[in-house]
Amino acid sequence: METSRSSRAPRKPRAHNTPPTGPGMYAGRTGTSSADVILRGLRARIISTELVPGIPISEHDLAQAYGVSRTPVREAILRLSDERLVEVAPKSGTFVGRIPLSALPEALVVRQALEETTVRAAVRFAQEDDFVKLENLIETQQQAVGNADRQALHDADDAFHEQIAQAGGYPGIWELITQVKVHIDRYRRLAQLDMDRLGTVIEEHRLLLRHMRARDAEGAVQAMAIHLHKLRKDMSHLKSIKPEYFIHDADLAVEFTKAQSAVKSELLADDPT
Amino acid sequence: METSRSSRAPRKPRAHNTPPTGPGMYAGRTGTSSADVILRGLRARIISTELVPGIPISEHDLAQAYGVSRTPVREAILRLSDERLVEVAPKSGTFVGRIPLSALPEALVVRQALEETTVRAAVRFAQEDDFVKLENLIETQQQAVGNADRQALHDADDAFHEQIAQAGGYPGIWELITQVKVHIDRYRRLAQLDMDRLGTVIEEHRLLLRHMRARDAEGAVQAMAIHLHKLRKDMSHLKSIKPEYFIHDADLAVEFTKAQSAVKSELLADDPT
DNA sequence: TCTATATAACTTGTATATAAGATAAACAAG
DNA sequence: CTTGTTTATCTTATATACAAGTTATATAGA
Repeated sequence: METSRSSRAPRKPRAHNTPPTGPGMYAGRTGTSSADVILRGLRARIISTELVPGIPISEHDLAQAYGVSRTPVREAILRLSDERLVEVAPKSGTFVGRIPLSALPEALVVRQALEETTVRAAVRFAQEDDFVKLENLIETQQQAVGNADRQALHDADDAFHEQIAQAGGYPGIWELITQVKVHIDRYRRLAQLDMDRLGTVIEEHRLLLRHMRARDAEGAVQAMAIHLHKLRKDMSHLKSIKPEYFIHDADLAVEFTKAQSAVKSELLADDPT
Repeated sequence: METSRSSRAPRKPRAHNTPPTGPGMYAGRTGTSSADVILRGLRARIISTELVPGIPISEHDLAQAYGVSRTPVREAILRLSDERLVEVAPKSGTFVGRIPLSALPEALVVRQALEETTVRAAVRFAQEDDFVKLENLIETQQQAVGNADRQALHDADDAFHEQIAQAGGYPGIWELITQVKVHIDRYRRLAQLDMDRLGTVIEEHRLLLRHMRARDAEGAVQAMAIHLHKLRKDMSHLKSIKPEYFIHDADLAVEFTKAQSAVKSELLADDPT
């Protein structure tokens, strides 16, 4: 009589042809690995400008800080470099990504094009509860201004635009917009706009919501255009905070000037002020 | 007298406060590392559907195939998972990303919004040499249809749209579009549209170019809308190639139906056929 | 004092080893 | 035949070790 172990017949190697996940279930990033946690943490610290553009960061130090090895830290950093939130100099060092100046005008144009789309859809499909949520967000913004709480205002502003995309049935478009506007947000934070300027966005939101409620697509689109145009003006008249925070990649220089003029003529044209 | 080595005083640790790169020079991915090469290679093979959605890939096998260790392979795979081109099941396996059905309608809407923007800019800013390039690309497309060369036609089609973005001064927007339309392209390749249907795009391009030359913004925008609307129709009437190629994430299901109806009413409205 | 140069110490890139979890084949019981 | 359980072997996740390149600094010489 042999042991159960030795009596076992030799096993065929397993195939693992299994489909990735069960039906209807999304497989992507589960978000529980060290690398994912570090990725989110670093991204947040960079976007909030707690980590200022251009400062060196080292995989080793981060690993020690997070209490892990270099491997997951490195994985997070590589993924951040795809978003241009960090710059990796091959055998030299890694740095918090500088703001790519040439990408800013295009980001604004993209945002405007996409938000025009979401607003138009929202005018068609928004339900009463969508309007209520938007009203509540405006209320939240009002309080944030009262408390001079920049962070809260910024968050509520984002939530307002996101809710419009949701109401229109295009939540994925908002995701894309957040991706595109990352560097714009960093710029604005560094610029530290004064509070009462920031407060005026609330009136713009109110106007926008009024048009949406009235199912006035063109009016809503124009209100959105004005709203985003102000953002543009903020950015243009706030010159050079610190030059070392920015990078001006050469191959996009042509685009920069062309887009700049495009922006100018296009938006000053329908500027109602 | 001591040796030059031992006579050296103890050295202060270096600071490395250097700014990332020289002025005006972009630091990002140099593209020479193994990980970068593998990233590009894998992405190309997935987009070309040489690697079909859902099949398992293993870091070990890929490492062996590329003649490197698992580390750079893994780095490439993680970055691809951000684009949803691969799906990683945490301790189980890695698979070529299935096409996220729920993202397709939104991708089409985004593309339309962005290309409307680039076309409008191109009508304003395009120079004669831009028009010449566009004409040449149409010629290339004509030849590709003659040779029944799907790949060549697809490439020339992309180049045509990219050139419009270039002419408008927004090359970055085309980059964003390529990012967004990845899964659309995969779907179309799998669908294997018939060649004479593909040939009709050329007439649409000709019409578009004619409007651009005439500096007729609204006409050009409408021509682009028609052009992209046909793409949409291709996608909608080609039902279910193989169900295992697709994934339908649950949390986006609401958006899917809403967007679907939005698309339908919006585009059939100004459909000129 | 200034400039050129060598070099140690710092960086990231890659390879390998180990840990930990998931899965399908084999087996047992009904 | 069906169902539940075990377990070898597969997978990815992380840690560690090493290789290759870069840069600030100390030193030597003008």
